Amino acid sequence: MYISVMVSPSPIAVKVWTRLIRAHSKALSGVEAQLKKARLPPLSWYDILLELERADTGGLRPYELQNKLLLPQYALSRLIERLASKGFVERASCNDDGRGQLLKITAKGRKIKEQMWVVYGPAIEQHIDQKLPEAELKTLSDLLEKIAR
Amino acid sequence: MYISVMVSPSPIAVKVWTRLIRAHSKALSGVEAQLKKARLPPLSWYDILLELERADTGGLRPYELQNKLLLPQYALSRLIERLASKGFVERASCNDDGRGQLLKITAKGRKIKEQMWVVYGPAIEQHIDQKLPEAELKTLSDLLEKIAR
DNA sequence: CCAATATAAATGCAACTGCATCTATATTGG
DNA sequence: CCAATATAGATGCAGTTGCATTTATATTGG
Repeated sequence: MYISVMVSPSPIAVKVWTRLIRAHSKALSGVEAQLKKARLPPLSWYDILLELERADTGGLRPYELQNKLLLPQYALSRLIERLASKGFVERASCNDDGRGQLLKITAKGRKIKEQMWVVYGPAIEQHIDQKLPEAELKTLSDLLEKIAR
Repeated sequence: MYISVMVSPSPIAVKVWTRLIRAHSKALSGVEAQLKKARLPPLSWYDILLELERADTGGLRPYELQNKLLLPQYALSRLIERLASKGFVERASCNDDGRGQLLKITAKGRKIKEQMWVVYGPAIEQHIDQKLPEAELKTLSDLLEKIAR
């Protein structure tokens, strides 16, 4: 008598795995390259500026940003330092928590974010919109969401 | 009279973009963490060992590997150096091209690759197989392929 | 209230990456 | 055949990342 054996992982899962890596790598490195060519900051800066802009006048604490962006603590600490050194964010000390600080986007930060979008937006269009019709994008979005869950 | 304006990119494309990044980041960093915890080499080593194993006795030239793996030349050069220093690959000088070398996986290389798969395989199962039924994996695989094209 | 513990953020150091360049060998056009 | 150019691969250097630890302030249990 034969017993069915669990193979780990399934061939289709391996295919999804490799294609996820490929798709990500192609799209991401494409966009990063376009930003670099335009002498603009890397994508990670955009993410931070976006969150800070959303937070508006309230600002955000670094650890809040960390949760939103899923970065390691030290990585964010250093990103913020670079952003601050360019004048794109402001660090104010936090009056209800002496350990912390409150981050806010500056006018200069808003401006660079906008300039980045001029490259970033069309790059997404090129790497995503132009590859699939809307219905398939919808499907893909749902499936990726489940993978990331 | 109103003229329809191209928005760049579409909202659904932006969603796919962010979810692609999330899904990749969650799955990848999960697997890398598991490998590290098992004190095994990083994923990039596996890719190289896999290609060299497929090439078997014929071996591969670095530039061939580079094409398969889409790595920058200097990155591969250094990866190979590390792999060689651990005895996982062998570099032989190439007799039909004095500039080049021929890479082969060693017995030790095959062994570490196998040990990595013990962690890697189940990790893929956990991060991919267990998230979606087979039919959806098939769909996802096709869609990702189109994105990467 | 204070000692123990937890949390926010920074940082020293080693490893890794990206860029530009360099060396060595191959190929090609005159 | 040789000078010019192209290709294979390595490497110096500066910038970045990961890890572990440190500093400073908050919180918590006795």
